Amino acid sequence: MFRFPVSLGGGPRDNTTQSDEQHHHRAVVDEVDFFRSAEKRDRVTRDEQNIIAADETHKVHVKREINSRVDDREDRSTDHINIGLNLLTANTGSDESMVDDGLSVDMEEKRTKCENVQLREELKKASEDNQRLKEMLSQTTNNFNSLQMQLVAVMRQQEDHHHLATTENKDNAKNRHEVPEMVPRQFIDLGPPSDEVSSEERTTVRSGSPQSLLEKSSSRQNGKRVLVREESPETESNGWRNPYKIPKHHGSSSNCGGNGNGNGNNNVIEQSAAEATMRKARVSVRARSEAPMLSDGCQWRKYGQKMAKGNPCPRAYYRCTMVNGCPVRKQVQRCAEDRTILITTYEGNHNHPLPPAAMSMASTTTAAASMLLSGSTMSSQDGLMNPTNLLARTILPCSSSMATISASAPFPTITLDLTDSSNGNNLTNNPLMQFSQRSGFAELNQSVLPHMMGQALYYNQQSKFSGLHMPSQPLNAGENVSAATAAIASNPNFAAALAAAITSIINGSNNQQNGNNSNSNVTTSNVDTRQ
DNA sequence: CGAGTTTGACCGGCGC
DNA sequence: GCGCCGGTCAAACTCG
Repeated sequence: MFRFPVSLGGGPRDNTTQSDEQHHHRAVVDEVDFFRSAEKRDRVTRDEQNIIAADETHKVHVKREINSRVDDREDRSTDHINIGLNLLTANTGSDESMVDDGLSVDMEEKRTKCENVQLREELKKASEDNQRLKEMLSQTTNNFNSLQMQLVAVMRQQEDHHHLATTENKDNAKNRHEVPEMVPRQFIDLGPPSDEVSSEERTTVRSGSPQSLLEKSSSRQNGKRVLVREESPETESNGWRNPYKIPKHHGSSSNCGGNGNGNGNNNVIEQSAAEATMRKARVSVRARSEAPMLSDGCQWRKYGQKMAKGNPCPRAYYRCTMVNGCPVRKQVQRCAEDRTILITTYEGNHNHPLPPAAMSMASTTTAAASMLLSGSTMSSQDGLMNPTNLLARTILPCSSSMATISASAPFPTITLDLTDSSNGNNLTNNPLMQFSQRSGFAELNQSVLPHMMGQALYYNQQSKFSGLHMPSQPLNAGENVSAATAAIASNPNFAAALAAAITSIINGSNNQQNGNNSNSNVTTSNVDTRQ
């Protein structure tokens, strides 16, 4: 993307070819926006100082370009993208001497060659540094991903252990063996489906969600758990048939009150309720897009369309088809007030590996669902309602006032509004968005949106930079990454957002004790007290 | 011909 | 009990 105006060709040249080459230098320089404005300014300010003969003008033009960069570095230090090449200091002295001292043409040629050699060396060095940095970035990303997966695995093991402890007293050894087979793929499981789950079960259970499998297996184990399964919104035939059951039953009946069914069973029921809530937790994304659907990296199949009340635009229903039985579904609808706004609501978590392009969106929805789950399992409002909780703290440093936790919806829903430019110019200030705008991607929202949301949560994910491109456009690991990195790094908002996010995460445990923080723009309210 | 989409029917929850 | 509504199903249809 950014071509450096220096010929990489080496070796001595005669005067004529060198002259041509330097003409070529000029051509290259003129093509690059990077120096164009500097050149124009330089011409204006230095025309009267140009004492070089007309026939030699082209020979010193490169020097003037370089010289202009010396001045430009001062003028445009904030505008420039630091490409990491320290080419200026090495040439400054020769530039001045060549322009001001009026040295012979031979000396100028030698100095020019010397400059070329130096530039080539430094360019080579910079390329090596760039390569090394990219390797470091890749390694860091891999480490982060592995650590993240380990963390999820540990958390799930603890959860499973707790779940097992509560059911051990009632289940026999066989049942204890079956439960952990089914439980681990309930939520936040991006790994492959367990082989223990027979294909028969996968096909029998219509939606094939792990939750269904858990409940199905549980129904065979314990009569009381049949009750749990039956009160779960996810039936054997269709896990999405009765979305209102859990909030209604668990909120009003003995299931949630801790009476009647015994402690151990209550734990199971509470956990089941939490699991159902987790699955029902929704992440709604508002974004401006002319496209009919956000390209979030997943494969979706439309299974229905309805006219929603109060909205002339139909609501489309999609389910994930990347793996047969994936419970994730989404609804796509245009905003009635502004039809350029596309509202995409995600439900559930994928039970299969995701492509990099889909990781950020899935991670975001998973994180949001996890947050809602953790909040819903707390007796007080501190968990979910406190804006200092995980999602708010992680998303908001760079997207304050974009997230809304809604209580009006039948399910706990967090809405990420990326359409309102008045909210601190979140969109336009976002470095990724800026880069996309610069890059001219027409559907920038589609490509950037998931990564914006995942920016704080999963900043180091490999899919990060791929989000700067359309999913259909594979990442050019070379110049595109460099350009993206440069574009992002050049934006001071990026540093501020990153610092805020890191600080927020690091200080998360401390800040959780605080009632308010700067991110209180999150609109929170009581989420579905029926839970 | 298989995969995806369309669309009317169906189901269950909710409010009156 | 009835109607409304959101969500889903599944046959028909379209498309590559």
